[in-house]
Amino acid sequence: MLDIKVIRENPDWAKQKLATRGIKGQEIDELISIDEKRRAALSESEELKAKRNKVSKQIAQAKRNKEDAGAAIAEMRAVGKRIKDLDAQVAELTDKQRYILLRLPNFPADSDPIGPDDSYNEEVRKWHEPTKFSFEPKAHWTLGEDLGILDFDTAAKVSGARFVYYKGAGALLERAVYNFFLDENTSEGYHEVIPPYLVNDDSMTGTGQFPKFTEDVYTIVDNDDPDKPLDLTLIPTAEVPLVNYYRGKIVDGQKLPINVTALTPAFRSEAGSAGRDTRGLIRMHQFNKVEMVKLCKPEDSWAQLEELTHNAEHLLQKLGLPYHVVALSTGDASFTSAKTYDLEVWLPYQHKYREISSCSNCTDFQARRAQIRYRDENGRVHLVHTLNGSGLAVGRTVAAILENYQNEDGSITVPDVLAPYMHGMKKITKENAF
RNA sequence: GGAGUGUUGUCCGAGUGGUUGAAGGAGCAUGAUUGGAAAUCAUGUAUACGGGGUUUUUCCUGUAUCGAGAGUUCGAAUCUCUCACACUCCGCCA
Repeated sequence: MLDIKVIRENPDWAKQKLATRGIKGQEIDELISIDEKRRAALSESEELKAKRNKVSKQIAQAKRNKEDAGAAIAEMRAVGKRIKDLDAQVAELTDKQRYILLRLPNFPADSDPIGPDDSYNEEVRKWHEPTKFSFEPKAHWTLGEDLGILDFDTAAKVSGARFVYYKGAGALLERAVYNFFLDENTSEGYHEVIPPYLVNDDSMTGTGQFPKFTEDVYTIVDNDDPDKPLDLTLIPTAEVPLVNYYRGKIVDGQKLPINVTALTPAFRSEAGSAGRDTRGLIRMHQFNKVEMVKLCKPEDSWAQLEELTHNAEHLLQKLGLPYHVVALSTGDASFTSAKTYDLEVWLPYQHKYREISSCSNCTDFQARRAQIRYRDENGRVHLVHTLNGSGLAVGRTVAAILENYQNEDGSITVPDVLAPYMHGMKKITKENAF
């Protein structure tokens, strides 16, 4: 959520910033007008309340002295009515203001490429050239199915489209990858957490998924009363329970930055994406992801974003997977983000880079919604800045390993760093199938 | 699922309609004392929003907040209703 004070004091700047994210100026004008009306009503109500408090004390005093307070009581009865009236106005205006504020995206950083969509994204750096093959590389789903380590057909029968069974060496590979990620992240100072996979609406609102993006997630309903959703949603990312852990808290400033990491499944309904990436592991309704979250002081967040991005990059480097880093344009970055670097890994069959991690500085946008604050050395309270990044999407990493490490005979060479996690298995072949 | 109890400031804990933003204690901060420390003493110790002053910081003032929301009242932490959560016991269960 944006700070109404910032918008109030710099309306033109706010409009210009949000215009790069597709927000119209009228919306901001409306917001400012509501804010003015709200403060006017609030001021009047508070003045009357001050009067009422004062007179009420006099009434109490009069009663103690056994004096008559009838006139004052009658007067305050009228004042009370007017206060109730004004408070109703304030409440209505506050709701309206909140309605708009909850749906406005974060201000983009000055360094963001400006543009409406991903064609305006800018490559920041590239690591290694795309993998070269002396043969025609196959798609990871072909490799996986031929090796008997991925089974999409049976998953379709059991669950539906966009689900998968990992089997045998495939399951082992998935497990090896996420254990490797968790070990790397914890050695970089991230604290490991296993959070709930179902969260309530307040949490979804706190990290910015709600109220705008209810379409993208799975919410639980009561079978006996299907019209009434329970206040529980399957997490679309571990970011939600990780950040909301701190919702409503004031943390000691000396403990910042706080780094946490978690492996969780992520559940996404992906409405509107029908037809895209219909095959393979790239776009699933359920996928494993290791997430990294940072809470820090505002002045540190830009340095922390670089660190977070490098943490994620090192994972790809150790796996030997070619990738590049892309700065997202103002129109492509996520709702909560001020600046986002996407890590895109090379997928030989598609012959292009595909997102495998998204590292964002959300500045105080989530912290304001979730009321996450810290106390500085002087005892003063401020909002923290929050950052999140995948480290990394596990399924997509497996896809990238299958495609980049494939051999002409369809076997997969296991990346060296994963060997200890694969019980020494050097190669995945058909003999590993069941 | 059934029955009961409870939810007050950083923590513990008092408080059943009127100088209660909230007793008391602990903790913490600053100062005094000390060679230093402990002990002791003194002072201070919430957040949000509005207004004013300053605009680096400090400050003044009003309002609200005692799980959340609504109601009764001139006035509610205190009375009424709804909801959420926690704990205890019983039942069921991986």
